Amino acid sequence: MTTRMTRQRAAVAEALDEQDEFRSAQQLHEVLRARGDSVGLATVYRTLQTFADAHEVDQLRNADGEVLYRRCERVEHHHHLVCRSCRRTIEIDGPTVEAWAAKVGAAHDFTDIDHTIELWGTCKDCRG
Amino acid sequence: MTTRMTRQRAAVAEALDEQDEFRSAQQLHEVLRARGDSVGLATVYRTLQTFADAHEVDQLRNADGEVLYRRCERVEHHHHLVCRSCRRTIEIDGPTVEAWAAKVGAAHDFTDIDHTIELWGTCKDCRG
DNA sequence: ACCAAGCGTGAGAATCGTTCTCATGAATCG
DNA sequence: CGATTCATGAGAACGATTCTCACGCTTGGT
Ligand SMILES: [Mn+2]
Ligand SMILES: [Mn+2]
Ligand SMILES: [Zn+2]
Ligand SMILES: [Zn+2]
Repeated sequence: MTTRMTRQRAAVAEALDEQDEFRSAQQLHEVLRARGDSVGLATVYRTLQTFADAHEVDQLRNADGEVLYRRCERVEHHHHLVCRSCRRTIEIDGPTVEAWAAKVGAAHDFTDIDHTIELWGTCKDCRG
Repeated sequence: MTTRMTRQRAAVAEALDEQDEFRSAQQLHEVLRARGDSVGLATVYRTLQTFADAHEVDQLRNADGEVLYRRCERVEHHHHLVCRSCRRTIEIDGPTVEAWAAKVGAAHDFTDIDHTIELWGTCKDCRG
């Protein structure tokens, strides 16, 4: 029920804050190892999941199905435009698609509508 | 280079046509086994991937990360509204979001924009 | 119809991201 | 300062998907 503050959770949160791009659990585990914070891989997975459940980090899947995490600037609901190669991320505010998604769901008598909306592309720097 | 017609591919295509909902490779493998068509699991995976590459079937991931396949009515690009519990699927035509996705990508100088847009909900029949 | 060439198949091994197990460690609270 | 109980971590287990490779079948030409 209660969430305890541990060295490990603080370390994961801090490593996460240093990242600009979406990162996988394994990548973050490596970041932690490199900076000297010893945190078990299982703990990294658990902690990220906990953060995600608390909406403290955003979560998405890349084309390979790997789960990526990122602490975003804005707390409110939003979407992402992510560079396929460097994962540079732009936070997108999409009132247009929000309305569209809700309307479509209602029109077909579906409830508890949830939407997965992510944009992938190649950023300027990653273009030859 | 050339694609050969085999008993297995015909069987997978046929099983796929009988389905109304999105199905995983393993589910389709089971469907094939049940109807007496013996097709190896690896072949089912390969065949579905081949069909997807040829845009003959649509492909998406559920919340657990499993890949689901479905032969849709419309051949043109579209999206889906899928029931989380029974996977009943509605094909969605989204000119609104198409334009939105393209505009957002261009605005941030990203190219080769690709979008993942799927809606999940609970259909009427699956509501208590 | 016959044959050679090479793509397709399948059983099982291998991958790999993620989760589980469970004994041990550490936050929390009175 | 305990007692309680959640958190941790090393390694095992899982599960979806892919890979391996010997053998079979489709195909295109003769
Ligand atoms: Mn949204
Ligand atoms: Mn679209
Ligand atoms: Zn980039
Ligand atoms: Zn349903």
